[in-house]
Amino acid sequence: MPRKPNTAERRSQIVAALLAEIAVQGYARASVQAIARRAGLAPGLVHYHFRDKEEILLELIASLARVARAREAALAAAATTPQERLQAWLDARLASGPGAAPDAVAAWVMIGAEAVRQPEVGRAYRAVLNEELAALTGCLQACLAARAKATAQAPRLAAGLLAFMEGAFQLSSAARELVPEGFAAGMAMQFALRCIDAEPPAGRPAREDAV
Amino acid sequence: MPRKPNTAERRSQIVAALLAEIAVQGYARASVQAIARRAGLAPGLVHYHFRDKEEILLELIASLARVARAREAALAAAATTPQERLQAWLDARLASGPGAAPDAVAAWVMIGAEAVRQPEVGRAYRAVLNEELAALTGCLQACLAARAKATAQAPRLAAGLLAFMEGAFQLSSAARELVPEGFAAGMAMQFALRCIDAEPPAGRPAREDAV
Amino acid sequence: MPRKPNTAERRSQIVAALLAEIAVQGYARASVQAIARRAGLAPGLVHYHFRDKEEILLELIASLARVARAREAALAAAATTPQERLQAWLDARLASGPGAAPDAVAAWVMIGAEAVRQPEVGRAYRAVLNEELAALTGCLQACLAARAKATAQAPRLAAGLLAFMEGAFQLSSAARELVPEGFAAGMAMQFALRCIDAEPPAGRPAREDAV
Amino acid sequence: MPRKPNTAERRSQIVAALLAEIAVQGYARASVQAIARRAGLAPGLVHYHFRDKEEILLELIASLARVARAREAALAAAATTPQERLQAWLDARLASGPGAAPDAVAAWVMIGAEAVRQPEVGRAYRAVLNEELAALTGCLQACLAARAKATAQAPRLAAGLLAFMEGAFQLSSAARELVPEGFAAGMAMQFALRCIDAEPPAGRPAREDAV
DNA sequence: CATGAATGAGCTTTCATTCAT
DNA sequence: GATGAATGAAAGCTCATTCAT
Repeated sequence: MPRKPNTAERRSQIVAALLAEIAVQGYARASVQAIARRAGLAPGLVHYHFRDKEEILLELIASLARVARAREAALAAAATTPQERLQAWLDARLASGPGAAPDAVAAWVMIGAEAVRQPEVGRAYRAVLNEELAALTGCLQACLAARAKATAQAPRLAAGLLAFMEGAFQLSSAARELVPEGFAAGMAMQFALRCIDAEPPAGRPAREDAV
Repeated sequence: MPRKPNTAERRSQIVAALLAEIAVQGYARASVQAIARRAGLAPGLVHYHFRDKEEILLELIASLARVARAREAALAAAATTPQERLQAWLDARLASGPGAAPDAVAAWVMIGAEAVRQPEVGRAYRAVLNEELAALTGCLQACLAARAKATAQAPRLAAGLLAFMEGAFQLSSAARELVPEGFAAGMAMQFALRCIDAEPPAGRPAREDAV
Repeated sequence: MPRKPNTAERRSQIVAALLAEIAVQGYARASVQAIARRAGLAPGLVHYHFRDKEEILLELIASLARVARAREAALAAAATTPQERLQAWLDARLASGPGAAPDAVAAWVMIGAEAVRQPEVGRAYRAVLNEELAALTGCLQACLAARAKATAQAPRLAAGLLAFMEGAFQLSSAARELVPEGFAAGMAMQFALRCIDAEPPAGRPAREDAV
Repeated sequence: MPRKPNTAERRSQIVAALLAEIAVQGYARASVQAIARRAGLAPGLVHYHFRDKEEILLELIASLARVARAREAALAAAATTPQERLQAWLDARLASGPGAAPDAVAAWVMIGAEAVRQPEVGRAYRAVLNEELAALTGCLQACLAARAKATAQAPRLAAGLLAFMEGAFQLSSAARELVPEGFAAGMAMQFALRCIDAEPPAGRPAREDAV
């Protein structure tokens, strides 16, 4: 008389609990007991559904990436121009307002720190960032192309925006009062447009740009 | 015939050991024992010179801020124009090459994560960032003024560059291979110059800028 | 098929072990390790069942109070007159012979010392003494009333007997050979009866008694 | 060039500091460092003047006994009758008002607890109590003799009063609000007088007293 | 005599993980 | 699937005592 499996549900409960714990405690101090308590489960159950604590973290990383992509997809639905698509991409990650998830942002900051230490976590973290980078590069290339500009600098600019994004997460988690409320999305767009506009037309080398 | 105090020396030994440990382990896992071992001291001695682990961290934060300012002072010595001064400020934090301290960068990332959790650490972290912000704003205002541009956007731009800086630290610690080697200082300068050049002349409102 | 909870049993095991340790070591030196060892448990288990050491102590205080009341109930079962009830009350606490628990007495002395230091312990300690005082006052009032004497002095006399009781515990723990073997119960009764007999009949003021 | 020895002064400084610490912390938690700090001395100096912590405690015990005897001597100076001398003895230990030293009382309670544990402390503690008992017995015998009563019960009564005294110390340290303010000296005298008055004249056996 | 750094054992507490039920 | 007790290895911190100066 097999009961119907609920592993998927349990796993996401646990991942959500880790998200909440990690956002305020950091990973090292997010104890399995606390995760279980927050998820409303018995402690032992956590290790039934996950091999160890790291595995929960890895799933959380994947989950956060999925959420960001989903928010972007929603925002991008109405976009028609490359610039609108870029805007959607940035807003999905950086805009305040509905859909913003401060806990997720704080958790991501903690994950970034943990990525330095745990090789497996580092791999997962970089895999996510790599996809972000690729997508962002694509957006930027489209914008540049739409303006008949050279696209060679797109990867570099994407890396710059990614760094800005990570730093904005950091500041919004740990130093919210130091930066203007909700400035991140606008600032990112500003950086992007300024650099795009300054790019020379396609076909010509971009020598003087090597700042 | 009292033994002569050596607390200052011991304290900096211990702070240096915490820096090294935190860079690879994070704060929570940088055990006092490991710190002592790395500093070549008996475990108990750490708590003779510091009330608790947090106090070491607070001193480390202050110490890192001092180091950054010192590096900047050295670089800024030869600067004559506002733009060179800005360059010195950014290079002191972001340039690779001599004076770059990957351990310090990684430690700072860990501190940023810890700042979310420990209120006292958060305060110290924000105090440092606040000073950075003020100094950077000053550099930007000088650059804008030198070009006869409105300076109103300087604080916002400074916040943007600070976020980029923090994010660049993060990426260089946890995802070095995703970003071009040593691109951070150049990218920051590019963001800054593009935005500065795009500012309208002083005296005219900057309406269309509210990106 | 959950394992059935045994917390109640474990907790009383641990409390009993603390009683034994505290009686010879005092609270500060009754280490959790030693408690666990004496209870035959793994060290970590103590903190699974109790938040911290203080919580064990608080439960021990409650437990000792329960034991005293139980012994008294047994002795008072056969009592018919108020004086016999008083005797039962005093014997339950002070008599040597069967039911006497030197360890509990020594533990209570240590608890009294600890009550000076730990506010929460002080509260629990005073709560128990307060109940003792109320019960004893009741016994004394009944005795006085049975002899048609004024009962106004009952609270004061009860406080005096309570002090004697605490002191007798102290001496029997730390200076047994200085006091006659098993004299405490008799001495307390003697104090009580002498004072009761000396009280003036009810209805008349007891002025000359204000010693 | 020998400096003039100040050992005696230093020792009493240290003893006084232990008194203050022990009164609020208990002996086990009165750290040598804290004692030194309170005495305004360097930590190492404590072990120059005392072999170890226990030795300080032993001297404190002796010191407290001396203080009690000194206060008694002052009060007894004006006493002419045995009863006045008894009063002086009890007041010296139990009266509130000038000369009362709550810290000393609390310290004595802590010492009583420690006496259970440390054999050497126990010996010193009992030695003091033994002298107290002898002196008190003497007072009581004198009172009884002055009234032409049998003195055989004096030791027993003295033990009872001593127990009351120790218990009054305990209550005044840990449960001050449970007992009437400043009732101890009066209560002790009341116990004493009631029992003295109830004693039969000398020369006749005291059978009915075997309560 | 005096200083204060140094030592290392021992303390309470936390926690990932295991496992009997 | 689920429970919650159990384990034992750390962790941070305290402290009596020693000792070079």
